[in-house]
Amino acid sequence: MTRPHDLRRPLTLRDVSEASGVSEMTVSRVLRNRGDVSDATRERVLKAAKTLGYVPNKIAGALASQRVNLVAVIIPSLSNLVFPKVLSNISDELEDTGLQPVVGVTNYSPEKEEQVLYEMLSWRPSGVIIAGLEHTDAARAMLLNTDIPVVEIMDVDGEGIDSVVGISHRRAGLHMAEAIIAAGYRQIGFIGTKMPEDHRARKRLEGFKEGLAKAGIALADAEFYSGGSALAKGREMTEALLKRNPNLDFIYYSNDMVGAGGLLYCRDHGLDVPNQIGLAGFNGLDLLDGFSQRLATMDACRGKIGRKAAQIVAERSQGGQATGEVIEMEPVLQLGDTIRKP
Amino acid sequence: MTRPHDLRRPLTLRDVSEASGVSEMTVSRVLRNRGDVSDATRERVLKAAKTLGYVPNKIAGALASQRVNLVAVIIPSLSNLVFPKVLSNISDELEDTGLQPVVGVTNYSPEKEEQVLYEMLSWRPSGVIIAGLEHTDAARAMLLNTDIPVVEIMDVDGEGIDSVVGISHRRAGLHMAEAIIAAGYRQIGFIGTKMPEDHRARKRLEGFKEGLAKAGIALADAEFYSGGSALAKGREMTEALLKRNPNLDFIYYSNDMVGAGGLLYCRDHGLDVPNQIGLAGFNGLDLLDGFSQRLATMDACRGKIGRKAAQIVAERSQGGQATGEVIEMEPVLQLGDTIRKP
DNA sequence: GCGCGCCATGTTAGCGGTAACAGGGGCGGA
DNA sequence: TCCGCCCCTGTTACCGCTAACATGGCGCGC
Repeated sequence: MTRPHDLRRPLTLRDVSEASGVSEMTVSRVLRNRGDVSDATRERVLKAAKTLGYVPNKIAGALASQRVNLVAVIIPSLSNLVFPKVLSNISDELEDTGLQPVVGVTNYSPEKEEQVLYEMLSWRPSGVIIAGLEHTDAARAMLLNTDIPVVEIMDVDGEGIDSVVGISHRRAGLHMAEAIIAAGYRQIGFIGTKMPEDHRARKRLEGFKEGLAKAGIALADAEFYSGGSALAKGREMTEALLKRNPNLDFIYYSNDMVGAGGLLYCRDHGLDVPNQIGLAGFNGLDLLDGFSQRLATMDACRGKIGRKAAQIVAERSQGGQATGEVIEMEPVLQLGDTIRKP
Repeated sequence: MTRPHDLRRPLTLRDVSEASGVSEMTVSRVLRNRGDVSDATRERVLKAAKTLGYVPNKIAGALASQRVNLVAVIIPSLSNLVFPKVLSNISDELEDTGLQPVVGVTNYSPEKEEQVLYEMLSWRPSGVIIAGLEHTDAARAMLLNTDIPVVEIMDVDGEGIDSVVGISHRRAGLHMAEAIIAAGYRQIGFIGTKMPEDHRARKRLEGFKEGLAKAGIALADAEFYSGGSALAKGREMTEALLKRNPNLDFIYYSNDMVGAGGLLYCRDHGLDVPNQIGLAGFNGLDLLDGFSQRLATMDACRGKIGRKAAQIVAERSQGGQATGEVIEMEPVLQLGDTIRKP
């Protein structure tokens, strides 16, 4: 293909309109499939646009029409595996709505979140999907101050700004504790990340402790790590915990990846899982499906959460008026092979 | 915080200018830190903006200034682990340049890629970073037709449009073949994905076969899978391959994740890795660091590629004129514990 | 005391589209 | 034959911000 337009000036509607002999308005109508245009004109315009290699300028279009087909999606991390899953579901759900997700990553930093949010709002998106309920005051203010739909996802333990779609991590931890106790384990340890800003992991641990307390049990020991490969950390921390506390009969991990590391450690050291020691993680990562033993876990409903959040934004941006819904999903406990059956 | 502005009309520069008693231009200058403004005025404006909860409209700003601080990053997938890594490096590198990455995902579909590219170009970004060298004709045309920097990443085996940063997957496969043969393996199988659009995996396999051929060896057997959890697929396919062809002494996997599945299978079935059978993958995923045996692999330089691509875009958008560079990284073979040492 | 220059601020004219309304021509019904 | 309506196309006035230039006031040197 040649490059027909080589003047310094970038292509505009006017170029297409001159090339096809109609007004800019008509070209605009053709390119957006809006309003009545005769077939002959339409074809002529399309041909001219294609020949020139014209790409519409959405910046100008958005300014004029006060409409932006973008949805801001703000998440803590992409290397976590849980967020890409949410994201792809959002993306799929938005596919036919004319809306498009734009991702911002905060690295679990509230300040970064505020900054990313500011940046995104300045593009006037049609909606915001943001992970978690904890934000800086300024971020909350921005979200309250805007009149586009806001959906906070993943977590329902707390007060939302507008709509909320997620699970109760507190209760997820609590239920896991109950299941573990029901299976007869009593010396229970915990391994998780040190990140103070991972509120969902924190809530799970709190709920977990609460569940133990209800049965009159306290957490026997805990290890917190930060950085590094989760799998390797799971292995290391498990070793450290078991060396320090050889009579542990269960370890609860803050996510499946560390849990898998722990599982590998136990197998390598001939520990009988789940009889000698039980293990459980969190998330239901299908990534781990190939392991010899399936780790006990709890599905975080990541896919469903993404879809629902996208639906809410899509409906609202089409004029739907429902506002401030809170939708709680029910995570399902999967015992797998690492909790002994009663 | 209250919500002081509750008229139906959204906030504009004018609101801030009226609230602070200066012209819109001065407000604009303050908010962008550009031009001389007295400290007193600056403070007054900032206070007014903050009180109102004003968020600038980048759409209007971009239109007026013909400047957009966005870099389009177009990749095939987020669930692959390799792209999030590239992405976070791009993000880090762009951090202090005022540029911001915007991600588009193509799901390995050329048509989707074309569509995503069109959408992104219509926002007039300052640069494009796009995975791979294979695009539809229309996509190539769009990229040729634009005068913003374009960097194609991951792969250097082919002709680039503008700049190219990557590795030669063909040579990566070839070198792996050489290393495997040098270690004395002779009955060599392959397991990979069925995706015809994953050109890089294809090129690795081609190079691999070429390497084998140089030593007078042909691929003994191969399996191709699609969909599902890579780990589980690795396990299944390995079983299938070994059942069909029990005298295989090596399996080369198209990526680390399937390779890890294969490794798990071998360990579970008491196969002596690397003596009885050797294994190798591709990518250097640190995700797998916690395995008992480290899988032989080849680092794809994902981090470095991301950084370099971002650098090129950043420099070019600052006026740098270098154009059409091709930067080839050298992937490093890591023997790990699954290829026997000579 | 006057003019020069400079700092701080204001004015004007778009950026490239689109909403809303304005025509013009052909065709059917009266 | 003439009117009215509908289909198609054009005109006008912004959308919210910024580049570029204009301006006003004040300090300073001679």
